[in-house]
Amino acid sequence: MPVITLPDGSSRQFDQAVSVYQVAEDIGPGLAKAALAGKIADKLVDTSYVINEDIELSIITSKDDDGLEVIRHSTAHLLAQAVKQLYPKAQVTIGPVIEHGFFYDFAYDKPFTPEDLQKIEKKMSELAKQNLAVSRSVMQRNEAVKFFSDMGEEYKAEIISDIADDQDISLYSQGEFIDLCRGPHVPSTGALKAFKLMKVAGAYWKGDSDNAMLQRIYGTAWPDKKALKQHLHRLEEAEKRDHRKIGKALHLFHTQEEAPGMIFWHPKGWSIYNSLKQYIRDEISQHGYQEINTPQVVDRSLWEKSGHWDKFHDDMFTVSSENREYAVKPMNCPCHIQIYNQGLKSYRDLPLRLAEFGSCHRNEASGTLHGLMRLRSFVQDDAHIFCTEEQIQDEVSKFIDLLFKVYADFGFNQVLIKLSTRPEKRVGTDESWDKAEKALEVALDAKKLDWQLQPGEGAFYGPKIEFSLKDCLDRVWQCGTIQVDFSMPAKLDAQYVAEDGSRQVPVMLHRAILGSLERFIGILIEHHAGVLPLWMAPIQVVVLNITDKHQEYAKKVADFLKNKAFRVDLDLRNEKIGFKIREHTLQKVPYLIVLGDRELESATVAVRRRDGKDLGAMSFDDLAELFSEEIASRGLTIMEK
RNA sequence: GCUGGUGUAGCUCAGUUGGCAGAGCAGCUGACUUGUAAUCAGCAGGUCGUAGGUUCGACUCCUAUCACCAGCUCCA
Repeated sequence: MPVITLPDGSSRQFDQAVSVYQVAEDIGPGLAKAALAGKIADKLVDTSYVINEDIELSIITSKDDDGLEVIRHSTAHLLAQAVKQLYPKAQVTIGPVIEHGFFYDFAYDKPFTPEDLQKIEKKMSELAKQNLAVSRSVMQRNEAVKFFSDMGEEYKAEIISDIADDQDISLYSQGEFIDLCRGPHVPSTGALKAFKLMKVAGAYWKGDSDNAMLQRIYGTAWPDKKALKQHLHRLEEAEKRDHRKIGKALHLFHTQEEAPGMIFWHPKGWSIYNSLKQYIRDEISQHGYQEINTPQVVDRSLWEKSGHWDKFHDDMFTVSSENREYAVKPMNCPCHIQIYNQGLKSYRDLPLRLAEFGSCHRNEASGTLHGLMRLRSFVQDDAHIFCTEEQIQDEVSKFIDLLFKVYADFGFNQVLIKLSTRPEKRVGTDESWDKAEKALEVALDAKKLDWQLQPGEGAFYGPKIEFSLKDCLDRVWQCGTIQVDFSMPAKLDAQYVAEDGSRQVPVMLHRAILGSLERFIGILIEHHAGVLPLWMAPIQVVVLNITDKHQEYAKKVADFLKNKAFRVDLDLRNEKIGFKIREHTLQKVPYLIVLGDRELESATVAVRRRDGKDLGAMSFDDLAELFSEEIASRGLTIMEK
C-alpha cells in the first residue's frame, strides 16, 4: 500500500504497487500524457517503473530540465535506430546527451554524407510518428555480452565487458531496435517532436587518438518545434558574431596560406591590440610589475635545461645557423629566469614581478588552428612572480584582485574558477605541494569566491587556478591562470639569499589575466558583435561634411578632436550624408559628427551615436567632455544595443 | 595530426550532363552639391587554391598537395 508524496507536499495512497505512469494518470490525464519519466530520491526512472513502497516522487515532463535530458537521450536512440535501419552494417557505440542536444558514434566503413544525414533525419521523423513503445528489460552481464556479440555489435559488447561482473544490464527496445542503456527513456517515440541532425564529424573510440576513428553524428533536440527554432536562431546569431567574419568586415586583420596560424594585423585591428596592451601595461605597473623584453630565438641548450625540449620539441619552431640550433621561444619563463639570475638576489628583492608581452610561437597541429582563438604565434599578458613559499598566498590574493578588476573593466562579471591539484606524475616534495595547494585554496576562500576542485589536474610542476569568463551568449572562455612552479627555478639555477644567509630556490608563479591578447580580442569581438566600447574602438569618431562648402569647418573640428588625442577620421567624400552615415555605422564607428550650414553658423557640432540616437548640436568642449567621460568609464555606463 | 566538408573577381556568392567565366556590392571615370543607414550612368576586373592526370575539350571527372571550415585528439 504505497503512499506517494508529490513535490507540492500532497500525498496519494494506492492499494497496490503502481507505476509512475499510473500515479501520473491518477493525478490527471493531461499529466499522464505529458509524463516522460519519474524522479525518486534524485534518481530518474522510466514511467513504467513500479513503486511498491512509500516514496517521494516527481513526475518529469518536457518542462523540466531532467525531462529535456530524457528527450535528448531518447532522440540519440532514435538516431541509432534510424541509422541501423538504413545502414544495417553500421555498428552502434555510445550516444550521450550534451549541451543543447546529443551525439551518437557509429562504426561504419563508408563516411556519412550530408545527404545521408537528411535521409536519417527523415527516417527518425517516421519512427517518431509511429509512436513506438519504448520498453526496458534486464539481462545478466555475460548474457548481454553474448547477445551483442552475436548481433555483430562488438563495441557494445566491449562496453558491457567493462561493467562490473555482478551488475545487471538494462536494455531498451523500440520496434526492432534494442540498445544497451542505463536509461531512463521516454515512454514512446511519439514524445520526440523537435530535433535536427546538425553535423557529422570524426571522433576516436573512447576518446583515444590511438583507437579507431568513429563517425559521430551530432543532433539537437527540444521539447517542441518552437524551442528548436529558437535554438537554431541563436546559432545564427552566434554565427553573425564570428570574429573571423567581423574581423574581415571591419578590416581588423587577415590570414593567408603562407603563414598558417599567424595574423596579419591591419591598422584598425592593431589599434585595438595596442589599446588592450596599453591598458594592461598601465594596470600592471600600478600593481608592482616591471616590464621586460627577452629574445625571440634562443639556443636549444636553454630549452634542454628547462626540460621543454624533451617534452615539446616537436611543437617548437627551430632555426639553425653556424652549427647551432635555436628554438623560437614557445614561452617566456626560461628567459625571465635569465633576467632574475643576473646579480645575486636577496630575500629582500622578493617578490619580484617580471612582465613581458613576448611573442611566442608554438607549432600547433594544423587541425587545431582557429581564427584568433588558436594560433601558432601569439602574445600573452604574461608575467612571472619570483617569491618565497610563504609569499605565495599573498601574491595569489593580489593577483586575483587585479584579475577581477581587469575583467570588470571589460564588462565581464561572471567568472568561473577552477583549482587543479597534484597529478600523479609530478616534481617537488609533498610538503611543498601541501603548502602550495593550501595557499591557493586559502587565497580563494578568503575572498569568498566559489570555485571548483579538479583533483589531479594540476601541471607536473605545481598546482594552478584557472579563471574562465562567460560572454553574452553564455559561452565560457578560459583566460586567466596562476600556476605555482616548483621545478623550473631550480632547473635554471635561480637562487636568493635568505635571512639566515643560506641560498634558497625561489618559487615562481606563472600568471596571465587575458591569456593570449589575440584570443582575447577574438572573445571581445564576439562578445560585443564588433561594437567595441569607445575606449577600444579603432576609429572613435568620423567627421562628415554635408557639402564641399563645409570642408574647412570639418577639418577644423577633426583637428580639434585629434589634438585631444581622440582617434578621428575625416570623410569629405562627395556623397550624400545618408550614404556616409550608413557606411560608418556598418563599420561600428561609435560617434559621427555631421556638419552643415546650421553647425557652421552656430559654431557647434551635430552628434550621432552609432545606435542611431541623435544627440543634437553641442559645443566643441561639450563634445570632448562627452568622449572623455565615456572613455574614463570604459563605456560601461553607456547603454547601447 | 585524424575524420568529413569547402576553395570561382577586392568582398558575398551563382555556374545545368564535361562545350565561350556570371551577378550584386566594392573599385575606377563622369554627372550630381547633397541634412542623419545605399544618387545616377559608364568602364574595368579571373591561370576557377596549387601541381599532375583523363578527355577532341575540364571550374566541372580522377590523383596528390596546401589552406580554410566542423568535430576529435592535443594545448608547456
